[in-house]
Amino acid sequence: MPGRGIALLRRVSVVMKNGSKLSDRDRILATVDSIPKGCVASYGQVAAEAGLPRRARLVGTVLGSLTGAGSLPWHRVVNARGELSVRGPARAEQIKRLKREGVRMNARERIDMAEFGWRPE
DNA sequence: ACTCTGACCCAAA
DNA sequence: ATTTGGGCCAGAG
Repeated sequence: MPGRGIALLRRVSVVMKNGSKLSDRDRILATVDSIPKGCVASYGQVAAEAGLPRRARLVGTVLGSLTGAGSLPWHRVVNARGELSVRGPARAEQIKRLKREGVRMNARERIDMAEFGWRPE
């Protein structure tokens, strides 16, 4: 989990106090944690930013296995076409959170990536 | 060890 | 707009 002694850093190799590398999972969580409010990023983009190109599926696997959800902004991750991949009750929660922070969606619950897509420095 | 299933993605057709 | 095929691969059974 990001936020317990590990300074967040994207792209390059992040390291822990002990010297061991951060797990792929933690790099993904740290990256999701860095998506700004009001923006959304695709699974593939998160993977790439975490230094794991072509591993979009892993991002889905990791987010899908989240339990408590904590303070992680998981709702800011959508598919590359701007659609919500989350099914079930969590979907409504995602929509609520996105609306609350100003991310608008069309009638088909689709987000304009050109407008709300995260563009990291 | 092996098969199946995904909160995925992209280029082609 | 949809479909197809390939890439990717951690979990669950």
